[in-house]
Amino acid sequence: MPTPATTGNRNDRRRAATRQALVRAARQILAEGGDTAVSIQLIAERADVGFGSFYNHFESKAQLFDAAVVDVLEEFGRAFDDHLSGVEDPAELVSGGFRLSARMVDSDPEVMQILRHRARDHMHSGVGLAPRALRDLERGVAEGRFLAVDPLIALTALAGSLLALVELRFSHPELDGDAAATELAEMVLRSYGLSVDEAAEVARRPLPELG
Amino acid sequence: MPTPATTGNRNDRRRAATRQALVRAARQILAEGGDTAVSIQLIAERADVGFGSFYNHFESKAQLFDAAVVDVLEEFGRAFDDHLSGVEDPAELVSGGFRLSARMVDSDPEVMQILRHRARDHMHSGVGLAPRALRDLERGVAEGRFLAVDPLIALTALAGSLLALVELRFSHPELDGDAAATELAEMVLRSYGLSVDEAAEVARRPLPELG
DNA sequence: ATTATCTATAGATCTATAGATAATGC
DNA sequence: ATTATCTATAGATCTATAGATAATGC
Repeated sequence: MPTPATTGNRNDRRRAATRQALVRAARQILAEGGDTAVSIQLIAERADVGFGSFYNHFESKAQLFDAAVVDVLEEFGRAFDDHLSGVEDPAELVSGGFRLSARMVDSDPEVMQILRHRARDHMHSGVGLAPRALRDLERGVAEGRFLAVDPLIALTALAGSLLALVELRFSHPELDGDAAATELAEMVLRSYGLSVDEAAEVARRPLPELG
Repeated sequence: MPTPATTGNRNDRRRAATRQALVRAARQILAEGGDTAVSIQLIAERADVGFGSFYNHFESKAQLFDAAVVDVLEEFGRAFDDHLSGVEDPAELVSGGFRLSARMVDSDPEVMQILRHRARDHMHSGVGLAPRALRDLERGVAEGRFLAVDPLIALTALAGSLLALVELRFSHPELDGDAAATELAEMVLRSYGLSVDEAAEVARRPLPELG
């Protein structure tokens, strides 16, 4: 791949660029408070795209915003892959996920604002991180790293706590985010059966390659 | 109080009834999927109230929906008072809260649907159950029932897990709700420092007076 | 007489489409 | 020639208000 988005012919790329401009505008709007009552005209203006072009790509506002959320979920998942792909210990994956998410509130507020407002819908669905987290939790139980908890209940506690941490970071920006993430990770690991000392140790391991 | 809503003169009561009809319509709409893009005209129709009356009580749709959410939070709080006011043990309060909430998904789906979609905003704010939960968590730490966790972090785990449980109940209605609530409560209690056995015992105590 | 609700409507949106314009493919 | 975008607009909303109607207070 010489330069970004070099697939298909020039028409295909032009089409993709217009679509992406609309999705990017939708992401900005979602991040600025999540009010989707804004008009299609204003969305097109913000994307610097002709009004009618909207209908070349989406049938409704809801469809565009759904696409924007999927776009964000993929980006969030990529961040996990980049920073946590080498981690083997399921317990360390959990604490790494909390700490990475807390940091992304500062480094990528747009993604995390959208997650804050929209991720609930994907908490137990097949898209996003849920299936991977479920797999890691099952592995943790199988390996004896975790108690024999029900993986779906463990996922519920995990996703709920993670989203609540993101909410806390945004509603109380003055708090120490890494400390909060660490302590919350300890709590979740204890809930999975790790001892106080084990949880404290795991949650304080250095995070692998955080640029 | 002879009959409900007997305060002020007849005009005041008429006014209150109109306002309540609007709030009740807003609650229904919120519970049916949370789409607030519905027109004021349709809201007034559903409330069986003249269109112009809306503006006698609210300046905007957002204001009405906010009032509806406050109404729901108060009702949710009342359910806690009714069923858990006699409970002294902070650990038992936690597990009781989970199990009560899971049951309310069946007994009062409107309230819980609205909570599902709107409670995130009130997770760490001064309204709703958050201040009371914070106080109970502080008491649990002070009494040595819980580890010396940061109460705000403990609240984050509690509220996040509770809302995620509600989400799970709605997205997977086939699951055993009481079993899920019990297991999740056990997990949260372990995260607060209770042993596996203690957590299991507390989460299985009979719920006080559940009509 | 006062207060609240209701009906009717003006003006301001907003959506969806049709037709014109511009870019690309071959 | 084909494909995509852009401009202009018709028709359908939707909001907010003004004035009429109904209910209550005293």
